[in-house]
Amino acid sequence: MAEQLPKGYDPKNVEARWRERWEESRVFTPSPDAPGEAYSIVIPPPNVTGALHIGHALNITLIDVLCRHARQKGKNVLWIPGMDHAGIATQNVVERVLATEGKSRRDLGREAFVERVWAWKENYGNRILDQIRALGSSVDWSRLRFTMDEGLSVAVRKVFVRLYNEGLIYRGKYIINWCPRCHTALADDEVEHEQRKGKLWRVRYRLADGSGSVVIATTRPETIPGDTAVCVNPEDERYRTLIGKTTLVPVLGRKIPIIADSYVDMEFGTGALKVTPCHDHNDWTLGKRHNLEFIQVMDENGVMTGDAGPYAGIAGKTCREKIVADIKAAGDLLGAEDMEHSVGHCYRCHTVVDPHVSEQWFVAATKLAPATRDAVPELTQIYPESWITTWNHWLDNIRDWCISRQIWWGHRIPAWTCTACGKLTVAEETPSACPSCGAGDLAQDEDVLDTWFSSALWPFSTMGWPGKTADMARWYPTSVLVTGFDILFFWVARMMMMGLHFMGKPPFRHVYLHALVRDAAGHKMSKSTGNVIDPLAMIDKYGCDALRFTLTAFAAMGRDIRLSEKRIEGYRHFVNKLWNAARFALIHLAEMPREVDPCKVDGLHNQWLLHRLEAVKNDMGAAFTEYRFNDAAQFGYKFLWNEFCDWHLELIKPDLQSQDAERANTARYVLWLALREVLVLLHPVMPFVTAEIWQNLPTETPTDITAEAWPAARPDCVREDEALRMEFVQEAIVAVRTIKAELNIAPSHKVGLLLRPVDEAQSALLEASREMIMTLSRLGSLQIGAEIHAPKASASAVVQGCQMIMSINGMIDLTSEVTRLDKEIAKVEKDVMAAGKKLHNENFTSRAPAAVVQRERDHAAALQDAKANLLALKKRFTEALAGE
RNA sequence: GGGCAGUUAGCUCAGUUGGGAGAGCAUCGCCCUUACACGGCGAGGGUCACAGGUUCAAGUCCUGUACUGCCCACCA
Repeated sequence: MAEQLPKGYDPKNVEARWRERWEESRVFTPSPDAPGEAYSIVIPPPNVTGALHIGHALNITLIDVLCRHARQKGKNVLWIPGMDHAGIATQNVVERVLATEGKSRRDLGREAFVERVWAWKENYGNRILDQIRALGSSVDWSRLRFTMDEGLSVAVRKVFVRLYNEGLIYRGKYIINWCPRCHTALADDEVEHEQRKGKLWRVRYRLADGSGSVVIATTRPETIPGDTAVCVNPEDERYRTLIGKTTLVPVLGRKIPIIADSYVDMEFGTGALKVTPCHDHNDWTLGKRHNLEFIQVMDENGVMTGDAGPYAGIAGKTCREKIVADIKAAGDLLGAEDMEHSVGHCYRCHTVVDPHVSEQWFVAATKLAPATRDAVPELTQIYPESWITTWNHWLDNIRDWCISRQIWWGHRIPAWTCTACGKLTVAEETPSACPSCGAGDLAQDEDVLDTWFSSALWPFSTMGWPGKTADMARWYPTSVLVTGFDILFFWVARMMMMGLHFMGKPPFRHVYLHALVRDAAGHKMSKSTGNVIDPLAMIDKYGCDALRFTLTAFAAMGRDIRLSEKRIEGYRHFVNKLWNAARFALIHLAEMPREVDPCKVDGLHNQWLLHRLEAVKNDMGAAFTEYRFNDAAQFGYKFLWNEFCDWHLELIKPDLQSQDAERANTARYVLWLALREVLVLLHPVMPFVTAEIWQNLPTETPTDITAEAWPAARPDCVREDEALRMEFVQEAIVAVRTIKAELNIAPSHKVGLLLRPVDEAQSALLEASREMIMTLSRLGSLQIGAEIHAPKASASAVVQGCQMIMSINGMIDLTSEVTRLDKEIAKVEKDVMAAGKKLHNENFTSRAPAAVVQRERDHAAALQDAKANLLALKKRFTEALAGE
């Protein structure tokens, strides 16, 4: 039974109620045994440390739209929620808390510290889940996962051991990126390169035999003590004679060779390069290639080591100044120029990273890359497709992935070293004794795994792998991965690698990469800039549906979103519009209308609306399945506001008041049906307001809108002819309104109108639409006929050949109608000219397709007609004026 | 250095196979018409970045240029 809705839509109240109801009734907890095609999505797990930002809101909204729509299409939908333990980020947060207590993690010790992080996670980690809830996400909370859950940890260990046994994980001493602040190794893509101002020093290296010198250029003079060669290009004429000679490291006086390698760019600096294998990635490669000595002169804290001779114990930064001064004193500093060069920074704390040699664990990504690359687009399609180039390029140039981190929060590496025999054991469970020598004393590797290692397993670890679960059988691979392009490599590519390797199938059929949300000026949102838009504040202020609709409407493929609060405010109006349309409907739907066949209804407006509804159903459905979210939102917006509200609701007002019971019932039934269906169409984007209205609509079999199927097509309601006729009537109504507005006649002024139709058909149509025309253009009288005598003082227009003459006697200054008509005539004339020009072009008439030419001819004829009509009207009008 | 986007109304952006330039917001005018002033009705506003080319026809396809943004890269 329908009730009156309150006058204003109150999102807070409504949302809270539905959130609770949906969660309690577990409507989003699917059974693997349920019918329907499988549809699954895993959430990109937010960091436990995180507060939900607008990027999450976009991500979650789009996923929710897809899931709700998939349910409407009868699919068996699973959306798995979860969180990521976010190793470094979370450790940093907790360390910061400790610092306020004047403590460091080392004060607590490993075990106590990890316990402390767990406690922190229990306290604060759930905030992010409430935020996911706030967005109206239809996730299955019964399947909530965390990357450090026991089950997922088992998966991590299993994967590690298998990859190790297959030779795809190995340990070795390599040069890696070291963050001296986080005190850990970083993977290559965890380093952000930024252009920074620096100096390029030119330093003279004297030859050992005193026969001369070579000048090198460097940006990092503090690494000079670690030099083990000077390198030039073998093609370089300037240095050819020096190759093979020995030179001396400045200040230290150590002897090093001069070698040649085509890697050296002759154009840059002096064309001679100092080689410091332990402190530069390229020098490392050179050192390996030329069997150079490896001398580590800086430690993991950025302090000079004992091998740095006189500089031992000094911080790198101080050492730089000191060594430059020393070289200068020795007369070997030949210059220093300013230059911009790119410097690597830690993506978590933004400290400058040091290239550093150490023993680390690696995944042989180079071996896993080819299959991963080739899976796209064969097995997995990426949208937008333009990312495929980037995908291929990255995988073609990939290097092995450093997965060990020198922190405490994360999955500890399942490798043990026997203290007795030194043998390494890699195993899923802690070994009780060394398999080699049987000794019982084994030390586990201190390091933990990169956070992205466990995230890489997410699509199957969340479904219970390595167990053989019903969920996995039903829902793996997932249907689509929806995420931001910023983690295409961190996450998407690695999930692909692991999915292909362990499951034999890629983890998702589609990858939809959505935009980055920026501020109104196009800048990245960040807390420090203070330009963030907090989704929760927006929900609080404008309601969740308004936020969701805004994000959906702006989610055009392959383009960033510039968001401002004003846009959200704007779309709140749309939510309110829907609410009020429903209020209006409910006033007239106190009781269920009697069912009628929608494809056989009377009334041009009813036929038109149902015809349009079919089109929108089609268009929106296609847009959803093709990830054209913005289109889907726009289709819904236009239909609801511009067609349903602006026209249909106004057109049926006379019907609803009518004494003709049949007519009133038809209007009410069409209203009921169209509103119901449009609610379903909009529901994926605006779940709350649609659910609330749905519940209030009268029905014989109450349901929850979340269980409602996407409305079936009604081919018999597609009626192009009726739609065209309705559009003519609309044009006529608009013409009257325009005249009134332009002549400054109050809209409420009930003028008289004469219509002179071009033919019988038009005449009949106008006659049948008499009431619609009179009501919507607010007329006092309406005469239709070819022979009607027009009043002297009148304003006029032409619509599809039909002359419209409006009596304006005594209302306005009559000359203003002449200027108005002149303006109309000028407008038509311009079009006539353009059309004529085209048709007089023989190339056009002979070469363009016949249909196009015909259309142009019809168009030109109509324009000519309109022009002639307007001229006639003007002539009659001016003559009448003159006659007075 | 390589790659990818973008450049359309004052602002934010649509524009799917080339065939009469669109929306929202903002602006201006009229209206509190019994769902909604978070509203209704109407109006103004664009050399589609620039230069060439293909075509009967280009915002749309091709080439180049400029500017903006992003990604990747071992120029010390």
